[in-house]
Amino acid sequence: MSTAASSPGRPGRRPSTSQVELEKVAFRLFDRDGFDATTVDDIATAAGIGRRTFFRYFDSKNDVVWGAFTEQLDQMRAGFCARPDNEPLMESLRAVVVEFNRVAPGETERHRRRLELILRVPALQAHSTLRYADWRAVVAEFAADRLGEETGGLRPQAIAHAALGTALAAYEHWLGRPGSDLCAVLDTAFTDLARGFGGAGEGAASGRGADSAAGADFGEETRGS
Amino acid sequence: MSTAASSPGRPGRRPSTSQVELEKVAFRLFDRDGFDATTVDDIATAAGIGRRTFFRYFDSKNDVVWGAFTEQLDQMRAGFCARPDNEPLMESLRAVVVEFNRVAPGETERHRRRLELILRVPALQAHSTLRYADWRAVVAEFAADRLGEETGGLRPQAIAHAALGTALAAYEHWLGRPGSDLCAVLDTAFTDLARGFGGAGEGAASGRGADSAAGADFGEETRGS
DNA sequence: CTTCCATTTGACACCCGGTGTCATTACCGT
DNA sequence: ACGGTAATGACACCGGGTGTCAAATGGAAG
Repeated sequence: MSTAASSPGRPGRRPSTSQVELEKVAFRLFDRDGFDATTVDDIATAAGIGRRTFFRYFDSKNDVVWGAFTEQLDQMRAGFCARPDNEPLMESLRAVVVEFNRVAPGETERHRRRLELILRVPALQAHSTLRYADWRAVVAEFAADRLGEETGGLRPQAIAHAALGTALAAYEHWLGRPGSDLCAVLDTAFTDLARGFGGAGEGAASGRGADSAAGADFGEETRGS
Repeated sequence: MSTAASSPGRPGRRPSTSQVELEKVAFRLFDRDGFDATTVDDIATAAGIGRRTFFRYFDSKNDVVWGAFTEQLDQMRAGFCARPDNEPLMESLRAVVVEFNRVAPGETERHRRRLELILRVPALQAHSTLRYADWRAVVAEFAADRLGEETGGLRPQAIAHAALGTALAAYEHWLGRPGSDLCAVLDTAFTDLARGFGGAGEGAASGRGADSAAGADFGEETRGS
């Protein structure tokens, strides 16, 4: 996995392209024709490579969308390690997930289109589950460590699953509201999660960052259905 | 959708089989050869119908596994309606989800095999996301109603996503422990969720049904990885 | 019984994603 | 120039899914 650029002094023919290059080509086509209408042949042809070669750069057409996801997970793992041990679990979780999703200002449009594909194209929605498993594993590992339980135990796994769900809801919310701040939405959602969604103490404002974050973009729904 | 058995006095040729019959045939093959190794042709042949006809009974090979899921969702919706209005949201949620998963004693093995397929076969894991969306919609609708917010709002959606995640974690936990009680596991997990996973008041036992439920099957992990 | 209509069926042809195989091509160091 | 190494792409194949259309089936009307 992961093609080293081209170590100097490496024997053999050099790759005729790269994952990133291929990704660019593909995204251009996805933008133009949509994900489903773009065939692997289209991408390969546009990139000037053979169909078979495409599948040496990506395991599947779906995987094109995910870019350097695996590497980013390492970052997230590192983020967890960096949190102080005495910080409440759910607060560390919130902080890391929010930070994990902070992208450079110029990159947010790119991030948006990526998320849009993943969350809106059924084929990618489905496939994403497989990728999310890795994300969850990172969270579960952290939670298990903090709780002193097994990674595979119910609580760590439930936390990981619930965290993922919460993040997905935030993503969707953000996508539906151009101009909104993803980090703020995530912060709100994870604060809610840590509170059990009002389960214990619905009341007014015992909130910490939640209120300010909420203020950032809590307009009413614009959609129907 | 949903083939009426055979309304008396309905013109036209009668179906040569039914979804349930097809499902039985398919499950037998899945058990014997595994999901991936079983082709649609295999199922069709075993059922004595044409390949094309199979796809008139199911939208996809994946859908075979889901049985009467849509109908069950109606039950769940009804379950939500039956809860008293003054009950805390997350408590209603827990109660309904637990009840939703209570199956007749004789059916639990069948339920188990179904869940095993959905949660363990990658192709089905992926596909399941699409089905879960309906489940989430039911939960979100209920949550929105209780909160007086839009169904598409962040909180209802986050709750729905988190609830789904929690349920999945419970399913997996249950699957990994033959003999354990699914409802008890679900109860525990949802109680935890409503508490924000210890986010507010980690302490000992402020729990209600949680402790008894937990006692039912909280052995330590047996798996590695 | 025949005719008409509604409906299901299945054969056939396609498309597309994904994989195994293998000769070919390109590049390295010698 | 040579040999090893790695990427490439043509080819064939599998399997899921779809559009099309003629044929089969059965109820109801004549």
